[in-house]
Amino acid sequence: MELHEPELRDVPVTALLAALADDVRLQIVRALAEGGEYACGTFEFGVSKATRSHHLKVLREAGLTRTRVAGTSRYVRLRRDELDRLYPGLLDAVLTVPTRS
Amino acid sequence: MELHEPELRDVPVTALLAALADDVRLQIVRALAEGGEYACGTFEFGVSKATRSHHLKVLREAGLTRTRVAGTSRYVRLRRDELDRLYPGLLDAVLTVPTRS
DNA sequence: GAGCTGGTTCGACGAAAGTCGAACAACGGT
DNA sequence: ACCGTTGTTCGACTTTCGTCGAACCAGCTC
Repeated sequence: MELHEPELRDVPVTALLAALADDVRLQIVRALAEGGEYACGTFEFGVSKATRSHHLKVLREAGLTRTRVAGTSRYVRLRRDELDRLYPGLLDAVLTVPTRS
Repeated sequence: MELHEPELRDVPVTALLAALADDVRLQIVRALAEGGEYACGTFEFGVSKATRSHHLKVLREAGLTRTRVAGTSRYVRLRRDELDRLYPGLLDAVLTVPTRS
């Protein structure tokens, strides 16, 4: 299993944004932002296994997440510090639900 | 001509991100971030008139730009202050070209 | 009015993206 | 060895998106 997780600076910004520009993936990112690691199966957002796997792959290849393999499970976590360093404010802006005043 | 420019808080974040997740549109936004208003025709990024018009529409309907009609021309500007208020850091993060160290 | 100019709208087309079920692979436990 | 659990991969299908040329519309100018 090739887990290729790109260097963040090699990922074009548009790819990053595209990865975030999906409802399911944004939900995943929001969940990941809460805490540390989550097993893939944690994310039940009304999509099939196959689709969930697909979205996690997109996130990983966009440089947003890192995946650790442990036995039969995979644990995913957000590459928050790297992201904050390269794109300060991006994650915070995206994760903050705008105040509906 | 209905210039419908949505309230920024009514635009889902994903729509905003999707609007930014395109090379041509990001170039436009970068250009707009430089200064004030630009006529639509200013943007020559290797796409046809029709395509340019399409992209400007996407940006407008995502709440990213405002358009002023003046005679036969339209002047576009970035809704920067609103964006910064609702999503602080987002534009800066996106506009900043990451240092390739 | 005729003609030009700046933009939009309308199909149409190909490429890409999201979704699913089914098949598969790998590991763990009994 | 078998089975259940976890997750990936493989078509296939549908929808969306970017792109273009052509037609169109609205002002401006002569």
